[in-house]
Amino acid sequence: MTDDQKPAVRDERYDPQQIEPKWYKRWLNDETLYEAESNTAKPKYYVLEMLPYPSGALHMGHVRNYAIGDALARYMWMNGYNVLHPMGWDSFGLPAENAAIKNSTPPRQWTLANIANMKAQMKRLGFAYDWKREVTTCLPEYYRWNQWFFLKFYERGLAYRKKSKVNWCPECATVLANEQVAGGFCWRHETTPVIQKELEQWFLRITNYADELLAGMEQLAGWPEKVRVMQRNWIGRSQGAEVDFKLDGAAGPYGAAIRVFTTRVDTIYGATSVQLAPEHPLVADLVVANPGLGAEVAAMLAEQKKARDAGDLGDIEKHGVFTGRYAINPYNAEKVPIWVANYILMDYGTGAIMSVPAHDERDFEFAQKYGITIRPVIEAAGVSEQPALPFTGINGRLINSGPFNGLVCEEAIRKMTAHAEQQGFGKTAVTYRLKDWGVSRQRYWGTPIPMLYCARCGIVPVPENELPVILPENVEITLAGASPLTRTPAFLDAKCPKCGGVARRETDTMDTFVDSSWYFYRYCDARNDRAPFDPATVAYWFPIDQYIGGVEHAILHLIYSRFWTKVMRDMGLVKNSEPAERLFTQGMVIKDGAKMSKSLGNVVAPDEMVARFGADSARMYSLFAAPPDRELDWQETGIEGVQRFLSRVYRLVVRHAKPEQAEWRQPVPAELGPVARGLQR
RNA sequence: GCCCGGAUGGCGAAACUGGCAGACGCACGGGACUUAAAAUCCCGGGCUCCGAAAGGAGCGUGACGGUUCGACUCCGUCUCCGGGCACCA
Repeated sequence: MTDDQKPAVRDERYDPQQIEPKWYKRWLNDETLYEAESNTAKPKYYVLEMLPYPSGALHMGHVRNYAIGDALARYMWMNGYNVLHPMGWDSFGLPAENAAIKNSTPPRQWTLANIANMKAQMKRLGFAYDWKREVTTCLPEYYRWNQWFFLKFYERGLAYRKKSKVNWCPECATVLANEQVAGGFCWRHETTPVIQKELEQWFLRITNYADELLAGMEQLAGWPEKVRVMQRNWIGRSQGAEVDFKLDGAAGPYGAAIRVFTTRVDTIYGATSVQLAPEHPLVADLVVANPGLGAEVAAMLAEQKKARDAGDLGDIEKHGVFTGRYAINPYNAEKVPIWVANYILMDYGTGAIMSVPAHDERDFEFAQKYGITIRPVIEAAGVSEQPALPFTGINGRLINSGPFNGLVCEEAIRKMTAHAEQQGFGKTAVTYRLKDWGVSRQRYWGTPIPMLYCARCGIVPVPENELPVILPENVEITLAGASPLTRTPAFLDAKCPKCGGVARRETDTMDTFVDSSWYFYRYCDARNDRAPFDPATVAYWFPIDQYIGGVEHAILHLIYSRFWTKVMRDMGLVKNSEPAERLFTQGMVIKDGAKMSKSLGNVVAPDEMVARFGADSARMYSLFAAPPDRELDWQETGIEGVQRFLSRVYRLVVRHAKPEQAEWRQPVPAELGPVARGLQR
């Protein structure tokens, strides 16, 4: 080989640091590069990644998420689709307030600086977003529509106030997020126990849609089965019966009966006690009559709270206390003792159960511990030997159950429920584990809830034409005390739109899950200042063809989003009943077996990866290192292989771009095998 | 505790319906080419033991048990890891 036939080695070397700066300039400056088209005959494709919280800098989990979406978006473009691939910022939330205190930087300034930084990082990585549709939830242009939706929900009876508990640190005199409670104590005052305080709060009636949310899970074939299962379980529909057990002796102010919910009314002849949640309203009355109970009940509540915050509720042992009172089983007039037990939940069912130890695991454990009678009332069917108690199966026949003896369980449930209805002491009932969505937050950095309190007119919504209710900028953010909004007269003082009198503005702000429940609609028409979006435009793009995000959002974000979509459909704003046709949940990026986090000090910064290996290597590695739906345990060894692969691709292209310099030659079709010929198209 | 996942070589994994476990790739080792390196090409490899070699034997998919002619796959019990549990987002 002579010298001039030799390949030009220098030109063949793949050096991302030589190539990428040129393109980075273009990615940085031209925001129209990846614009979706508006008038086109092409079929549409909406690919969406979950929008990030602007915490300061991208982490590898973001890179993984966006690399998946970016690859798909580019693939669909190349296949001739009109692709919508937008990005935005879930930019309200607690960290901005914490940062404000720590760095004396206003939340807005801190947040916007983080956004600028992370946006530059995204551009440096070459992600193909339509930046003209960027959505920033902390700006009034966006959050005014949160307020507008809130008013619409209120009009439709879907927003209401009720008392609800919050974590309260007496030292800070402030409400704490669950995250700010550590082992039952305030994260700043490690010796101050957190208490539960009741506040009036705003709720959205997601439970109105429980059945539809459940039914939707059967239809969405494009969602991972595990997410559908998790959502189904979260909604937790149970069909059963409510039965009233009369209080033996004088009736207290609560009334004469304890209403229990059960899915197994067929086992009611085996009920040997009634168990109340510690928060059950009747408990307070019983404590008055029997002051010895008070300390026990208070201890139970504290223990429950503590275990819950520590994240190991399993460590609390089931225990309870006999109240000294009895209730009467309406089926057989038997007197059964009333207990208060730490494992009964006030916000599920009626907050009271009938305890049937022979046929329920938890009741069995409890009865054994306290020596409560265990009386079998169901005999397993189709077995030669009766199984050990507790027998929880439904395939059996009733025994020890008076007139219902001999019935199979399913039939007994029907007949016994009908009997209760005839006699007026019970009825069929459906309960859900799903609770209404508490959206009130006693925080500054969120969307102000557009409501007023007038001494004369009561609760009055802010008129639509007065939106947005602007979050004031110059406030002092402190660790202790109530929200700064309660100390800002310019915000607080308002005029009642009904009577013109003095009114006080609501100081609660909205849960940030509100922001992320409908942001993907706003991308379709992001600059609309007359409506959240134009319905026709949304009708073109929706549903989202592919939604991509972390599995940690499998329940809350996705169920709230689905709820919001259904309400919007009922308002006539959208035609679709579900936001996303297909969902992909990528696995977490972990390092050394743990989630990457600042506190563990095992964070790998994408910037460093890009500097060392180039954006393409960093992106390709995060796609290649593990199947996308699995966890990715970050190891640096793999990225070298990716870089070598890219070098080979690069060389191939360079050589064919300069065939006269290459020792390679143009392929001759006749010499190629069928696979290689296929590649030529 | 409850709900949802996961565990297979040095690493990422594959085996889709119960039929040769470890495809494919990464990293690595040996060789060819080169003055040398990079690149490229060829070869190698689950573990242990026997054998100079060709080759052979045993063990092996988190643990224990079961079903089956046959189990990574099905059933039961359990361990460990990750996610969620409604005010982190």
